[in-house]
Amino acid sequence: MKIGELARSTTTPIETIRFYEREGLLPLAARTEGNYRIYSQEHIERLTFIRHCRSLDMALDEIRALLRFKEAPQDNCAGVNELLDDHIGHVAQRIRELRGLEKQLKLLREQCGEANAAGDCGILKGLSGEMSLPSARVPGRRHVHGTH
Amino acid sequence: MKIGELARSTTTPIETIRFYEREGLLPLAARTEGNYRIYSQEHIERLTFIRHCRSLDMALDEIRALLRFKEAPQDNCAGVNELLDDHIGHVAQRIRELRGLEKQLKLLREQCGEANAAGDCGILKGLSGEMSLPSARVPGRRHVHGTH
DNA sequence: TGAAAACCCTGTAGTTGGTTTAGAGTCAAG
DNA sequence: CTTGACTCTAAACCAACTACAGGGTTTTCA
Repeated sequence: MKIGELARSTTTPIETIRFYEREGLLPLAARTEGNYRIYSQEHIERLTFIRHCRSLDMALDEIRALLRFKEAPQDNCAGVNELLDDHIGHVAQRIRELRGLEKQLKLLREQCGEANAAGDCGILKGLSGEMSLPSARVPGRRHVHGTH
Repeated sequence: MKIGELARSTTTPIETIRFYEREGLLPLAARTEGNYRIYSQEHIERLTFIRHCRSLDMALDEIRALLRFKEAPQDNCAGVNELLDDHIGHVAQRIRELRGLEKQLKLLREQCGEANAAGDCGILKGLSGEMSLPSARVPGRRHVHGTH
């Protein structure tokens, strides 16, 4: 099958497939005479695996690690468990952070019930630091992303 | 004061200050003879505002909008309220998504209690789609980021 | 006085996981 | 034989920084 069919049967954009190939997540595909990539059932399976992992918000590096385990089926899978536990930890951590954020945002929102002149807006005042909001971290490097 | 002091007094990396200047969040600073940027109390306040917003995970575009409100203190602040409500909505949405993710990851984790040969690992099987995990979306463009 | 240390400058590239665009080639149908 | 659908590569773009490289300036202190 050609790339379009692989794309349809895994609901993956074509460009993303080529991107995964560049990233080494998918092996280099064989080519037709006209230089079109050709794929087999195995590619569908591998791509399905990758997409499933991505839908669980795993990083490409984590997926690469899992693919290595898949390729060495005789090895012990303890590393898989560990990777997953770590990932669950990151997600849980990000949830805690976002809940803290949500709380602060709602607190801030209460500072301006109705529309005022901006000069009197409690929200803008709060953000200026005139109001003492509970401490909020400035984001550092984090595993689970921000809000945008 | 020079950039280092501004950085210290707002706990912002120097490069980030220069980045904000390039992005138009901070006005172009005056310069000394030796071409060093010089800042005043107003810059501290503006940067504090920006950092406070960022600590609440607002996008730079959202911050730009809020800064415009600050600069027009006679205008009505309804837009500020709306922006904040939207942002709170995004954060809440992301929390819901991450909770769904967490649930699925824990379900997946249960598929492999103890270390096995990778070929028999329930986690890898689950990710291959041999197991029916409840549907998980593949991430699209989202306002609040992923886990990495 | 002079030299080292600390500070600052610009400009560029890298990060993540793709998406978008440009410009061109290939293939099947009518 | 031409149109349209499909595919190709390479490069730029997104957010919000971070990290150099390769300089110049200022301060310190012996």
